[in-house]
Amino acid sequence: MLYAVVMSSALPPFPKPQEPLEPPRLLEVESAPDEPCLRADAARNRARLLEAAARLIAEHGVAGVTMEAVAAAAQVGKGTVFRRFGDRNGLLTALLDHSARQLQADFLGGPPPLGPGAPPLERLRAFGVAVLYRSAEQLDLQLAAQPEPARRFSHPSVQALRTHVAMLLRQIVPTADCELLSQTLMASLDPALIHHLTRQCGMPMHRLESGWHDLVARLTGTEWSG
Amino acid sequence: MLYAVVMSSALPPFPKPQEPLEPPRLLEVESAPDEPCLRADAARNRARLLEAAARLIAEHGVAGVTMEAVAAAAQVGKGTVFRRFGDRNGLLTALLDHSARQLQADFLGGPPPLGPGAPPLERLRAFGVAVLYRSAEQLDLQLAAQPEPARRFSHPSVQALRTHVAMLLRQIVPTADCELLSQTLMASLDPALIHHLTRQCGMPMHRLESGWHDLVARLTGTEWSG
DNA sequence: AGGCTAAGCGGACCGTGGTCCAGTTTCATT
DNA sequence: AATGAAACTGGACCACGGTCCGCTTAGCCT
Repeated sequence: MLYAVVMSSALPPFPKPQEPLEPPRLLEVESAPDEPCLRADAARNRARLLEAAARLIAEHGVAGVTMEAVAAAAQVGKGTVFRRFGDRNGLLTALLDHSARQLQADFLGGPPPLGPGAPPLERLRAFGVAVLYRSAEQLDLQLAAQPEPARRFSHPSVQALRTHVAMLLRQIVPTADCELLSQTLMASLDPALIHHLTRQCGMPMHRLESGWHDLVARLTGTEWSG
Repeated sequence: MLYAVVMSSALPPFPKPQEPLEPPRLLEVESAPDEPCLRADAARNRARLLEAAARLIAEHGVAGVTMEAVAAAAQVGKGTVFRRFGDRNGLLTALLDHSARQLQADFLGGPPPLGPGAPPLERLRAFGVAVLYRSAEQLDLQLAAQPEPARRFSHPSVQALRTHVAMLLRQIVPTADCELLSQTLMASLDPALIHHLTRQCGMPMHRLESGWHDLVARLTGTEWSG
């Protein structure tokens, strides 16, 4: 299996490393047919790079994903990798993009309790569990893809999740500072934290799950006995 | 002003980069007279390095703190910097060490409401505010000193803070999973998050402060009107 | 004082992320 | 089909973090 040829951000020319990267664009999740306008050769190379990266991960773990190694494995110049993905983080993120889109689609338009239709509290609870397990599955990659501190929270995909949480929160506790509260909730689902708790502190996943339910209950002032 | 000549971890020989770094040692905060046994020349160089690093920060910002630059500025070999501080992170952390110890001393043995004497809830509230403002003061350095994701939570100084929070929580909500809850609370004080909220989202500090009080109130099931 | 040894030193060396730009390819236009 | 410009390519190049190892030196022991 190889990672789909989709990505969340098209990189402008090159000269300038462009900061804003692109707005969240919550609404067109499953629509965009890959990179809209990408020259044929560019698209081909992109696919080869992603495939090569995936192969390298499978063989040598995330640490084996060196920009040079990927370029070599895809029989492409190093510059091309950087042009396409911006930096190492961009490449790793692209690898995660498929599942990120999946998750987004699930809670935006999927079946309840994750998707619309269930009461907000239910959705919020389900959301945390979903994120928790998704992260747990791809921990290494998630960890390695973590950008430098300053950008951790501004990444579009992270923003999208947080915005969704804020939206749910507003329906549950309209009087609270939901922006802030949503940040806290998201912070408690940080892959690095999950890694620490499960791998370094030895907590089982079900404890994190209970923790999430408890946390949500406390923050929203609802009841929960677990 | 230059950063005091203290540091939280003595580095073993060199050959092995030693993982465990050192236990939290919560109790001897103000006691240790700097590095206990350090050869005269080593101690001198250490001081010169810290001073040089501080100077570089003042002049060129954190980004200017290159290991080579520091070595050169201190008129010392590059290898010496690494031997003394392990890596760039260690150096940056050493720069922060003074204020970290200060904070620790304050909540372990200082006057209420931070120190013992005040009711736990009071202390917890004060604790968050203290951490908040301390981080805000040294944001750049705190950000730059943030280690790779996997170690973020295992750093002794972070552990110490979290343990303290857990202790307070146990007194306030004995039936809760205080370990987990304390992680959440600490996560909401993450320097990277503070940076994001204040510098990128433009939130004023007082809003974060209110947010903390509100968060504590909700988590502990106590009242608060702000 | 002299000598012994572990601790400390320093700078050459390496790998990796990231940049640059001259040359090449694609493709819309005619 | 020819053409021109925008987009893409590739590999030489750079800076920085980090390692290694032969040499020096502090500080103890006699």
